[in-house]
Amino acid sequence: MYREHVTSAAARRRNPVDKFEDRRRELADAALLTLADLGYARTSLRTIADNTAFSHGLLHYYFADKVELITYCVRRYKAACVQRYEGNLAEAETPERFAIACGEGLAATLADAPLMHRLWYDLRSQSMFEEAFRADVAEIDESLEAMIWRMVTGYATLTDAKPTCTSAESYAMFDGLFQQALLRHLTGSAEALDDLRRSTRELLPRLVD
Amino acid sequence: MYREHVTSAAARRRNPVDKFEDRRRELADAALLTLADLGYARTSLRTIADNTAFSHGLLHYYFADKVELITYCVRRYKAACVQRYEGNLAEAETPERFAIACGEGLAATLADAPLMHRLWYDLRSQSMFEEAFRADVAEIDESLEAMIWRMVTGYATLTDAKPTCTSAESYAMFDGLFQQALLRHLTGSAEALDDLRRSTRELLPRLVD
DNA sequence: TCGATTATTGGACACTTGTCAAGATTTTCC
DNA sequence: GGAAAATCTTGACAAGTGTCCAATAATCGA
Repeated sequence: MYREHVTSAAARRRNPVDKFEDRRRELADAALLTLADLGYARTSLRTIADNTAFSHGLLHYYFADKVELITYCVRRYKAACVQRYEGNLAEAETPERFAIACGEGLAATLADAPLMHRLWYDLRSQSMFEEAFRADVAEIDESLEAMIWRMVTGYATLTDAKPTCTSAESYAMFDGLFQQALLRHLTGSAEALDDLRRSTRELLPRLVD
Repeated sequence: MYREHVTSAAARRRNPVDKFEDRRRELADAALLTLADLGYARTSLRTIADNTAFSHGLLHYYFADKVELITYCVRRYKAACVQRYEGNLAEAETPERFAIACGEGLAATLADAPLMHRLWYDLRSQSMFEEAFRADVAEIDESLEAMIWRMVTGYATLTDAKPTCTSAESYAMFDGLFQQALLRHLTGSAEALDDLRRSTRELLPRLVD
C-alpha cells in the first residue's frame, strides 16, 4: 500500500533512523541547488528531479505538492544559513577589530555562497506574492535580523555605548548593503566584497552612541 | 501585409502621431498592472491580454516576444517611477524640515503604489537570473540611486556639512529601509509608514558630518 | 524464505505556456 | 469608393506544467 497521503504533518518518525525524513532532505537539497541555479520562476519539478538520481514521480511521494516542497526547501535553507552565519561573530578586543571582523564575516558568507543568497532574495520577493511562503520567509528574516542585532549590540558593548536605532532598522540597512554587494559581486565587480567590508566597518560606529 | 517582424529597433515613427507606439504603451501599461498584481513568475501573456480589450495574439504583433514586452514594461515603469519621485525633493529651510520632508516623500511614494514597488523588487531579483533584464534594471537602479544622492547632498548643504559615505552606500541603506517598510506595509503593519518616516529622518544626520 | 510494506518508476491526464500564421476587420489614402 | 496597408482575431502547434496512478522493484519483518 501507499503511505497515506503525505502532508507536512506526516513527518512523524517511525524508526530510530528515519529513512523517510532523510530522503526528503536529500531531495530538498537537490531542489535547492536547482533553485539557486535557475531561480523560482524557471524551476519546475521535472528539472529538479533531473538533478537527482530519481524520477519526477518520486517528488510527489515525498511531498504533497510543489508548495510543500518549496517551503520545505526554504526551511532547509534556513538551517544551513543560520549555521553558517553563527560562526561569524568573532571575538575581538577592540571595537575596531570587531567591526573589521564583522565586515569580513559578511563578505565571507557572500563570497561563500552567492547563488544561495541570490535565491534568498528571490524567495523573499516571491513571498510578497505567494501567501504560502510568507511564514517561513518571515521566520528566516527574523533570525537574520537577530544575527545583525547581535553584531550591533556586541559593537556597542565594546565601545561602552548604546545602539541608537532599533533592531529592525539595523537589519534593514545592513541588508541593503549586503544585497547591493551581492548584485555587484554577481555582475563581476571586483570591488564589491571590499566595499561591503568597508561599509560595514563604517556603518557600525554610526549606529551607536 | 504584416508589418515586417517587430523588433525594438522597429519603433521608428512614421507619422506625427504614432499610433503604433501609443498602442505599445497601452499594452505595456496593462501588462504592468497584471505584473504588479501577480508577480513575474505567475504572469503569462494570456493573462496579460485578458486584462486588455484585445486578444492574446496581438501582443506578438506589438512585441517580438515575451522578453521584449517585459523589458519594455520595465522601461515604462521607470518613466512613471522617476517622475513620481522627482516631485519629492521638497524645498525646506532648516535641515530638520528637509529631513522630515524626505521621510514624508518616501512614505508617500510607498503608500501611493505599493504593488508597483513590490513588482520592482521582484523584477530586480529576476534580473539576477535573467540576463535580458539586467541592463534596464541597472539603469533604473542608477536613477534611484541618483535621487537618494540628491536627498543626501541636499541635506548636507543645509547643514553646512559633507556626506561621509558614497552615493552607492546611501542608496543601499535607504533602499533597505524602504524594502523592509514595503514588506511590513503589505503584510498589514500599521506602523510601517511611520517607521519609514522616522528612520529616514534619523538616518540622514548619520550620513553627513 | 516469503508475504507485506515501502520505495521508485514511467507514463498518462488535463491544462498552460510562448509562438506563429492564415484569415478577417479596420484604417488610410488617392 | 476601392485598393493597399495596418490592425486585430482565431485557432492551431509543440513543448512544458503539476498531478496522479498502476505497475514494478527493493526492503524488511516473520
